[in-house]
Amino acid sequence: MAHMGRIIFHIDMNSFYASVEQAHDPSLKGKPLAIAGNPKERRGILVTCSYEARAHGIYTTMTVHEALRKCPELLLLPPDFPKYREASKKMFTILRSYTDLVEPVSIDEGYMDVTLLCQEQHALTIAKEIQSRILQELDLPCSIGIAPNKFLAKTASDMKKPMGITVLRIRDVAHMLWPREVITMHGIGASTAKKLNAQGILTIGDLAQADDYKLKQLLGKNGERLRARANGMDERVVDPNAIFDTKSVGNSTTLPEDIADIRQLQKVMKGLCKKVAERLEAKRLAGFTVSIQIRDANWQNHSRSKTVSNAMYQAEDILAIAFALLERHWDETPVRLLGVTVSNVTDRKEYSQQLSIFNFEEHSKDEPILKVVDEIEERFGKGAITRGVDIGKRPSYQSQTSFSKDFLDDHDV
DNA sequence: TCTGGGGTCCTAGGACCC
DNA sequence: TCTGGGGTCCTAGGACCC
Repeated sequence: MAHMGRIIFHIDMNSFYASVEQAHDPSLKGKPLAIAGNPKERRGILVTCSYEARAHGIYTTMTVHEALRKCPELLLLPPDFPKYREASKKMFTILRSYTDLVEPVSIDEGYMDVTLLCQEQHALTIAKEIQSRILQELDLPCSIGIAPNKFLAKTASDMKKPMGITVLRIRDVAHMLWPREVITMHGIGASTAKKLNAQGILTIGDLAQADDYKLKQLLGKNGERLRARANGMDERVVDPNAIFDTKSVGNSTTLPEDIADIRQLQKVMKGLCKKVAERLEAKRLAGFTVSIQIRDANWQNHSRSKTVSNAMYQAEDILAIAFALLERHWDETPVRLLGVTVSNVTDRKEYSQQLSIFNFEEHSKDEPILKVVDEIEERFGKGAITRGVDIGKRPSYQSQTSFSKDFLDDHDV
């Protein structure tokens, strides 16, 4: 019951990647350290940096180049995601030892609903124990926000870093939140802040008291929501299963240099599709929509997508659509970034089960097989059968050849 | 501030159906 | 016959977050 007076924790790991590296290699402790996509590339940016680095004026999203200029002794490491995932798992295991109501939000943060636990123990006592266990057992620092809802908990965990614990109650909202500028609020970025400021809405307090109709005109649905948040209201529940329903799987890359050669772009595209297919495979997912992203030399973003009638998960299938989209829509301006995303995803097991409804044995001899064929095509698209749709086992057809020109034309890619 | 890569959610217009 | 409204899906783009 969302409205019943909950106690929510937001656990936020402090400069997570850098802290994990320091925990693994204590010689890195106390030193300015940053994690950068590819330290050697000029285009690389810092993904995370240690607090020692921050003391030198280094911050996340800064370019490697700029960071080294500011702090020549800065240590740079490439990200080691398997290592971070491992640490993340252990961290969440600690959280789940308190309650099942744990919702991971990303690799390094999550919510807990500790309402029930707090009938036995003080929230602050639990938070302190969690924080010290994560530090003792994993050698990792974190901050914890304690509040009656997700928004306030998230805001609270941000207030004291590193190793802070902050309680934010409804009655604190007016004096702790309202004086702050709107841009500091979660959910408000540069664009929304600009719009609000233009209307004379400068602080979170201004937003909290702004006219509902005016906000709706300005920001749509989001306006109402932001106003509610500014008043400390947020009904979202902690959902432990949220991470299981993935909406899309994508892969993109900024090219070493802007590319205007279709051959080279296709080569890159192939790699991206393979990666996407691998990740779909790992998650046992398939998707109905393929989109490509193109960022040109002027930082203009473009996307094109195509939805087809049977879910795909193999690199070849994704590639066929991605190629067609690229061919049809690319205007030959040099490309800076190329991306491929499969969305509209569905669990592949469920999908196979749905398909296995069509059990040919069950159809009696006098029922024409063609009728069954029609049924399948109606549900999964023309050509579903000849192309070998997934009926619990992998399609038997081989790549490229199965995507005739006809298929692409049929589907108006 | 010359900027990476992973995502999510929202919006607005058009197509299509009833 | 030139006239309605609602619902859903698809597409492209924007905003935001870590």
